[in-house]
Amino acid sequence: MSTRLPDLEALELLVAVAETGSLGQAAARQGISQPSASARMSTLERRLGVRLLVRSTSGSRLTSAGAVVTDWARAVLVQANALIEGVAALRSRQEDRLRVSASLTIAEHLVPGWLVALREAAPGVHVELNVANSTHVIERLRADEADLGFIEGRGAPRDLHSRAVGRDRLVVVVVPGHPWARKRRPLRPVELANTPLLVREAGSGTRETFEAALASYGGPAEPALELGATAPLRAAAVAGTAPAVLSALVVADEIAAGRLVEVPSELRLDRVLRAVWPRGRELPEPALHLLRVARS
Amino acid sequence: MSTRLPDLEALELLVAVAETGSLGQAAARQGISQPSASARMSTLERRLGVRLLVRSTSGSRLTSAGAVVTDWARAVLVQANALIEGVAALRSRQEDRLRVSASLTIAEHLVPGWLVALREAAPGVHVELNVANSTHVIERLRADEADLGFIEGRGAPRDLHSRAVGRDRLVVVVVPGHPWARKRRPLRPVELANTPLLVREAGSGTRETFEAALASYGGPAEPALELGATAPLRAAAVAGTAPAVLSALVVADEIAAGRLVEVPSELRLDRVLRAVWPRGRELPEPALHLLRVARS
DNA sequence: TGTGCTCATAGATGAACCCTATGACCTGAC
DNA sequence: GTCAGGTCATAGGGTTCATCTATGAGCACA
Repeated sequence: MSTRLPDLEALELLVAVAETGSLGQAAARQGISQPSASARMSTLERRLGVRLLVRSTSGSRLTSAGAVVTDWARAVLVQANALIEGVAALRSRQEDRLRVSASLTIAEHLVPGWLVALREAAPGVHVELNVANSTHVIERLRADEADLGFIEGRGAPRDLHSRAVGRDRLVVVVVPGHPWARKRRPLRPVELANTPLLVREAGSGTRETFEAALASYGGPAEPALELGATAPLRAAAVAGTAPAVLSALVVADEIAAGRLVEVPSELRLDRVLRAVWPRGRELPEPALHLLRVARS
Repeated sequence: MSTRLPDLEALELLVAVAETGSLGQAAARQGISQPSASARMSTLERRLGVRLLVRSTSGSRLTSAGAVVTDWARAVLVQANALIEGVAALRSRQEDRLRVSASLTIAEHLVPGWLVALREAAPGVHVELNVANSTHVIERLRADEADLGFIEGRGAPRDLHSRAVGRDRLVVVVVPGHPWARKRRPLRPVELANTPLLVREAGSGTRETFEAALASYGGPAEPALELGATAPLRAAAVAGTAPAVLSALVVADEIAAGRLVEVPSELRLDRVLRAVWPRGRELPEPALHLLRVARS
């Protein structure tokens, strides 16, 4: 096992071979020569230790293992393309651009997918993405530093148009060894309000939703730890520092892997994801495209 | 833009830097030298065109853009690891192995995730994965060529134990231009029964569920096209050949991207995903682990 | 003022990749 | 039956690229 991870271009080539049925045509599509494609596929098969193709003089077809691997490769490439599109939006400093400001949770988990879809639907639109928390997103819209914003939370300020584009659910998570992991009945709001928790920083939509929900129960306790990014927060939760309150999107993997357990709670912590934009201005054409993609 | 796609190892390194806070420590974790790590990160930044790290003499921290990119990178690596685990299972021909046979839909979309979780929960278990349609999975169990099977469909034969591990939903999809895409009221079963469709081959769980649901309406019409793999079927659907009946798992991306439209239907096409194993034999220890992971 | 961590640079070695050219093989048409 | 056009594999040559070790510079903390 020389290299553990496969090459993304090799995976892309594999998909191309699957779709064209020929190494040569796949090579042409990828802009490389036919012998290169042949060699690439051979080394991919050697590295994976699995025969992927049945080569013949009338073309190449997938083995049954190859068909499955190709589908897994597609899944990897979907994520990779989302990353590419997202990065392009972070980099873009163009003239005919759509300036988007999105809260962290939305930027991380939803925007890349929208951008991939947007490239199909409206290839001419160039998005410039800024990542901020919900409070800053609103400030940027007011200061005309963004054309369209995406925030989490229950409502939007009066001076902004808003439109729901989805929902998200906050969940309480603990490590499997925590007492709450074995609770039979849902967590009562008072218990939650009296426990130091891992939470996002003030000003974030996640934090606001959480505080609003606990307001009538005496508000949340002093946080055990307060962070401006989700990844270290999630890491702290996995380490067992304290129970954490996070978007279900963020911890889905950890829950699936058994590293975290969701604690049922009586508290309704749903929240609406909203597109927002200034009330005065007309929403520009590219923004309408993105909005349509996001709402679908 | 020399190469369009980033290097997976560079993404892994980025995640390591984010978690260790130091290029040198990240390099050590990846088993490369510190200068190599430094160079890798520089080229990654140059290729993406985005500044990811703030380097200082006391370590390296992520920029705000870097934090977002790191999360996207994690998503890519999750899929890549699923592919790695899946491939390892396809390759494995070991002694202390757990022989799993899964139907195509389950193998493609669920098994890799289970394997990743299983490696965390029970690192000693080696899985050997065979992909077949539901009928063949049952045959393999009876012939003692598999220890544990996963199939779709309403029921399992009497001589097999079975246990639900999830649900799946079959959906009818068409291209956006198709008349059904603009239907106001749900599709009636008779309409479906009289239309040539794109379907999986006989013997697959998808096909059986579909035929059983339409049995009382005169059965399905002659298929427009019948294929043993989902990818070309999906491609045919996107090309507008005919309406297709596929697992929601399979077409989620295409629907999100607007290339396919789900047609509401009166027909209930839900189905249960089941683990199955021979009734006579005791389920071996590794199989119990996998079953637990799959059920969570 | 050291000690120890951080990261960057320099120079050399080596492996990996790609391309062009060519050959062998099958399929289908005439 | 034979020839054209497609398939894929191999060989050889060149270049690029990434890696390593060794070293230097800067900051933190004792």
